[in-house]
Amino acid sequence: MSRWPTIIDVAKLAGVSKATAARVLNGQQDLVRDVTQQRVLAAAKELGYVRNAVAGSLRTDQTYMVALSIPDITNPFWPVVARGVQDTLEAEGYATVIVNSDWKSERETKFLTLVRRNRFDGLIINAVDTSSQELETLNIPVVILGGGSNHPRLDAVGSDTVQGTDAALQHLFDLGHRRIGLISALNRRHYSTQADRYIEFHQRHNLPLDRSILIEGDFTEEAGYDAMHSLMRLPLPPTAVLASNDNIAIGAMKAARALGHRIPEEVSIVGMDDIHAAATTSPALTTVAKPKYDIGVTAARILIQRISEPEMTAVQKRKLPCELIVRGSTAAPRTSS
Amino acid sequence: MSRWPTIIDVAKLAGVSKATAARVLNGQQDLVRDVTQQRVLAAAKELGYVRNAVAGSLRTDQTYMVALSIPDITNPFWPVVARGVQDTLEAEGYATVIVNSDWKSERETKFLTLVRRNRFDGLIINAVDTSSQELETLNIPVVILGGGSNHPRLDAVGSDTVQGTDAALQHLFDLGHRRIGLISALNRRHYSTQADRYIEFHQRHNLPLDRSILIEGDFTEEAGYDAMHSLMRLPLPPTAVLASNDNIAIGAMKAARALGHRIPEEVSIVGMDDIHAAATTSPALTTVAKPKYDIGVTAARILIQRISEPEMTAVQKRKLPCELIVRGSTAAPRTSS
DNA sequence: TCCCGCGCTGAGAACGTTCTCAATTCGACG
DNA sequence: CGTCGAATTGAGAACGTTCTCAGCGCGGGA
Repeated sequence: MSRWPTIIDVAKLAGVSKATAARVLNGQQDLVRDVTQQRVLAAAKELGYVRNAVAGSLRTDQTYMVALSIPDITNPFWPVVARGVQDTLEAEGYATVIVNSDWKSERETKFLTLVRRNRFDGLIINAVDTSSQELETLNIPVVILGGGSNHPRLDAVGSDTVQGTDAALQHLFDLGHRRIGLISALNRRHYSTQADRYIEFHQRHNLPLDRSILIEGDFTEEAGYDAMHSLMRLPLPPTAVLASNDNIAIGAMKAARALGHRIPEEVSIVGMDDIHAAATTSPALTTVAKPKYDIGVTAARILIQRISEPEMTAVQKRKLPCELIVRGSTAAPRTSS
Repeated sequence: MSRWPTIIDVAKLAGVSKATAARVLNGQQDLVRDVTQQRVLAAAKELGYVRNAVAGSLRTDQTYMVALSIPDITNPFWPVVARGVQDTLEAEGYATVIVNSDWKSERETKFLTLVRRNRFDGLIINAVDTSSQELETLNIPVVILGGGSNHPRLDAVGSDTVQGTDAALQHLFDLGHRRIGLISALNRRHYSTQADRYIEFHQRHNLPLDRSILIEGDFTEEAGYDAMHSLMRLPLPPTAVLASNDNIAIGAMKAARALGHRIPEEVSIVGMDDIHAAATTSPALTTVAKPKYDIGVTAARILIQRISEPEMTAVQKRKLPCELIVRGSTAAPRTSS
């Protein structure tokens, strides 16, 4: 358990002061004579010197660590986002600490303490229930994952759910569907974008709005199953259903099948997110793909920019486009009205 | 951007020395008079003092950070393992840094430097191509994820693939299958456990061994698709197929369906891992569930133990039991031979 | 010859914590 | 009222780095 060599050891071996050794081992080589440089480099190599980032951070107040808070890494949506964040940050020399908030604000609060305590350089967060205030008193760059409408003064990166929802509805409309059900989930007690667009879409196309085929649940497969179940047992069931996310859609598919309805012949289903499992159902799920990886990448880029240019002021709100992926779960309705 | 208050500020406000303040703010309260304690606590609260972990780490050489190296967080197997690790470590006050090796040894090596540089307290790693030597020179506790046969002197946590494979084969055998195909993947150029067990199983049950229905690919859905495709076009195709993991199995299901074979009526398929998507296919995939979460938990527990009791010596090799989950992709063969 | 400036190097402070050791206070007891 | 041990507190070093400031040697210009 011999201690790791420090820069002092390197300096000693090279016969220089630690200041000079430090200059060589960091970016200031141009200040050091070439021969000296070689000596230091050789010494460092011989000792197997590795910079102690902890000590460095204490001095520079830069940890090159970034925190990423998401609801749950186990939820198939998030790993891809996380990967985008990690890849981008890693390329710039940052390490990422991921925590799961489980949608619980206590966990989030606890996490913010961790961020402060460990002096992370930045934070990317899908904020469940944290106020802008708390976030801003951290005094480090913060990027919100999602719309970020609750945090007007913070940068935010999300997907364009308006456009995505419209694309899905349009797709169903174009196929001939006129009676489209919606299984939406409430995001943090707010009325969902899907529902808004759904209503707007019906108005725009002069379609009758039947609120009985507009169901609210949560983001789970079970909720989707239950909702679809009640939907299909209506006297006049919808010919197509749009779900707030793929989990709901998958649950809905199961319910439809359980009730003996064939997909897409008897009922079309569209999901949202394009998680891995969406491609493996049969029929494969038509869905609105969110640019998960790009969301992560973009958030990380903005964060890095904020870290390196603290004077940058204009708040950035980015909504990345969604893409409709037509697979096998949608088709024209059996009897086009 | 006013600086965070330090323990010195707290001490000053409370009218004590920083040593006393430190004693109160850490675990040594019993050394401090009660009134003094209150004063310090009040001062800390008033200033909103948060311990600077970086400075603390420099002094104590403990960072309370642990590194977790996995192939790819995007691969549905790993998030669950990661979650087990994180939950366990977090409960003990450790933060986790996850990196993706992408099965590339350069990335792994680079990562080991990160571990050294940042003085992480421990490492949990699904080692792709790193020698025990490299791992051991880190001089910190290391737990291997997987069999760990390459690292005899390091603790390892994996699943009991022998038992799992046997259970799957036995299940198919019990259903009446006598001609069982195997689509296995090579793990790091080693002969797969599945193949070993497969052969052993056939010997044990006196079944003829036909190597033409024993296919090797890699761990992807595409490989599964291709393998299944060739399997089903054999003059005498197998009545059941065991796949090395769920991705392969899902690919195999698609291939079978594409060729017009119904599952499970005409061919049974068993996967391995029990990833999220396995439950969402139709029919839902029968699979050997690996105790992913528990693997993470166990690895983290062992790591914590090693960190807190460095003198503990006996190497721990844990193989957690798998569980066969029978769903809809297996049934008795059409014509039981 | 002297001085100045430049190129290079070294000494040492600072970051905020922990912890050792010594100093001080306190209470009890003789 | 003095003494002693225990309880409580303070001074200051140490962790390994970065970085400011000053010093040194040397060459060229006055």
